[in-house]
Amino acid sequence: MDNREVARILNAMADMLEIKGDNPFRIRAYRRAAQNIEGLAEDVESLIARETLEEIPGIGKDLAAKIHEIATTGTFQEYEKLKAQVPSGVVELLTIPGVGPKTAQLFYKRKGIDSVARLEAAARAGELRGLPGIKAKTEENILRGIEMLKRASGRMPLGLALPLAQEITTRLRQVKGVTRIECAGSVRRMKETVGDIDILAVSAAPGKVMDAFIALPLVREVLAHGETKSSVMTRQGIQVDVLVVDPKAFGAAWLYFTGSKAHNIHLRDMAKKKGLKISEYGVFAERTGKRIAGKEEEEIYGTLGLPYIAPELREDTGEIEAALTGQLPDLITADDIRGDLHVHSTWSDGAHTIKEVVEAARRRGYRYIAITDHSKGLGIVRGLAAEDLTRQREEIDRLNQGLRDFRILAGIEVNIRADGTLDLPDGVLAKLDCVIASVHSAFRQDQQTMTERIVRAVGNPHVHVLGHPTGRLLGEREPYDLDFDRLLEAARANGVAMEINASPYRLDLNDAHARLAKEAGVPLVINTDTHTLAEFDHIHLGVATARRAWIEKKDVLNTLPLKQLLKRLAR
DNA sequence: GCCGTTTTCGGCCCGACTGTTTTCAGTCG
Repeated sequence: MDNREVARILNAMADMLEIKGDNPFRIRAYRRAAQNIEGLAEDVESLIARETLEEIPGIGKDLAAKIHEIATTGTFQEYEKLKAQVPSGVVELLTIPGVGPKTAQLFYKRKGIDSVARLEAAARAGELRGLPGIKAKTEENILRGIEMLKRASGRMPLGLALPLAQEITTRLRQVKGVTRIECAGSVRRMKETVGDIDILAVSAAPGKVMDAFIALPLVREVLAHGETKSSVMTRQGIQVDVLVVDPKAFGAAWLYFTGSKAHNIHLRDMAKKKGLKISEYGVFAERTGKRIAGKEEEEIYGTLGLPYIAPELREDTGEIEAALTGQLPDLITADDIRGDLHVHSTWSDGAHTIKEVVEAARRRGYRYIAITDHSKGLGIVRGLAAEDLTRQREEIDRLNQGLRDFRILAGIEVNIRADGTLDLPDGVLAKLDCVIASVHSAFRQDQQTMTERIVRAVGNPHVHVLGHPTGRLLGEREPYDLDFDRLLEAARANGVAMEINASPYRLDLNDAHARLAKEAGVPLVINTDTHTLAEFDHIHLGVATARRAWIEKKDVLNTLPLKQLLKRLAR
């Protein structure tokens, strides 16, 4: 059973409990459990096998039993019982922005509305007004919410949201009176997908910022327009909130709007136990109401006896505990990257010559790159055969002779065939500086076949790196069905590194898998898989993923100086 | 339903915005 399916059922349970008006803390417990299960890199099945479910924060005896039941039967009794009472269409009403459990329950109880379609019809016909608290305006809002729902495209990949957020901050920074503007939310935490964009500003004239914001050309619809807080829907289909805050409280607001929610709740809980209260306005002494901190995030962590915690870590997955004991990782930064080990050129499907990509890499301050074009077996691109590699090697040698303080490594991205053998003979691979092995075909093999296939490839003595190890494409293709633990074991045993592929459509390994790889002692490389020069910039997305995985400079091979890297690759 | 260097029972984060109110409930983040 897929972790996401377990999480879906727990969330659905929470939805139904909400509609029924059940204990809010019980509902929160289900949601927290769902979230933590979803963020797990490991399958719940294996946790059940090891009887370690209850080690997940927020999962106690009861929930562990229910999760066990879900994993074995696909559902659990209490959930089925509740499903008979609350029609799924009523639960679906909750997906409409502005419609919560109370409203959904009201419509169902009083009007028998049990689907979005029926609600839409009722709102159009003006049949909702007259219900307690409902008038024409609410009907309008419901219709608007349904429209938004129809257009909603779900979460946006970070690679798209980040430039959008940067564009908005850049434009608002020019508004008169703005002295500071920063991105918050999951964009700042560099989560791989983003539900909305949160931006925080300091300004002497908040009204001007609000007006400028809602007038931006990328705004499709204004959802809220207050004195200091406004929300819009953009043409790209993502919601953006902008907030103007008091400079004295900027740190508190930034912390609050950066989240994650779970991180904030944990901090507030800690504060409460110290007789403090944290809100987006600062840290206050509970008894006197006096403000103790608020200007900078560091101060706020300080009041709790904590060092600063990087946004990428703020998921309540152990970072607060680590901070308390001085065990926070010294996270890798983009400046630590000395070269890119996964680069395509015109020799296969890249858009630029080796000379051109080398120049671009040097402009970035890199000291080396590996040219890793595709091997020939890959039907969809012009892959290289052994004799092509010989000629390519000659070109690389020639270019290297003219370079100082920079080295082009001769490499290949060799296909892992369906049976786990590689596309090129060992004798050819042996001559190369950097061999990346990747799966590009037969994605749907069953778990055992796929695992054995990749383990076999990793066992080839000439392979240095496993490229985009799980094969997922964000929002497009599921990861391969893979026993990741076994793969990590094989990688460690053979000294093969795992790639964090920084392509915005891949981010593979993802944060959770990369963290497991680190914990298993498997080295990592962060590569862009560049096909066009602009893609070199994606390295920051890969570094962000690594940071979310608690990865340090020493965990990543392409932070090494050239000599040490070559030594490491030569093994 | 979880959880415990203030508790194994009684707590559980905090505030803005909206639309409906005439003091507030619901929703959202």
